[in-house]
Amino acid sequence: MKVATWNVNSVKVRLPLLLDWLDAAKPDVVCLQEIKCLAADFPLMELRGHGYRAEIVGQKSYNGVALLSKEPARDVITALPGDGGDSQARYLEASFGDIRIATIYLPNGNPVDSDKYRYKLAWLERLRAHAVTLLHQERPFVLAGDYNVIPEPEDVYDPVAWREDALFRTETRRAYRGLVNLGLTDAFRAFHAEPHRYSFWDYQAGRWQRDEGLRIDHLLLSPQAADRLVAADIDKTPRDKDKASDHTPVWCELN
DNA sequence: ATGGTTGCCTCGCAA
Repeated sequence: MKVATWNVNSVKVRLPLLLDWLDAAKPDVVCLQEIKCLAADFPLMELRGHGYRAEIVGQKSYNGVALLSKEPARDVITALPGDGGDSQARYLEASFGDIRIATIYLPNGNPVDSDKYRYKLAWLERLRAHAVTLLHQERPFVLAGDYNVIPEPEDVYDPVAWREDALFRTETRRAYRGLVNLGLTDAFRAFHAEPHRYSFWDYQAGRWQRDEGLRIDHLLLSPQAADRLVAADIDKTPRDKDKASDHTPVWCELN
């Protein structure tokens, strides 16, 4: 089963690129983030024409996540547990075959002296607590999405410039390690040790042309999923097209 | 070099 994650930065604007990429890459499940629309406005018919169903958690203008799949989703949950008052569309989880898959859009958190940053850290802690619950089930799962976390200095083009940013500062990376160190596997790093491999390049200042990016889109696997991991990579091809998202897909294959 | 870009039912905000 091929599982991918892609922050599309508006599913409406990105639909032609998304359909082209689905036809070429043929993933079984795709975790989308920043669809930036209500569920009612999601392009279901067009995706159906290319063989994909969708589960959607939408929101007007901002955020929004979806799970695209060839086979129907089962046992869908539409929010990250732990805060009933959180109305932002950032989490969706379902089962496909015997694998549990979540699409995650973690808060950006800038600026760091704001409620946005406190919300980011609280969200990371809720995700860690939920991962503990999932791990107790001892089943394969994949938590995939835009984590808005740069795990290590080698995952950013200029670690000094990003030192105090909400995506990289010590407190953020410590919280992220608290999640990974429960026993999860970063699918990309299981196959690629080389530094400076990125999944996001800012639209501004020619970052893509200079290959000055960030690796912030991750697939974190439970031990039972990691045992079945046979391949993973970043697919840079959609980032080079006209009307590209600022993120590019990351994927893994489980046998 | 405090620049620059994209998407949102906008006239600023989020990324």
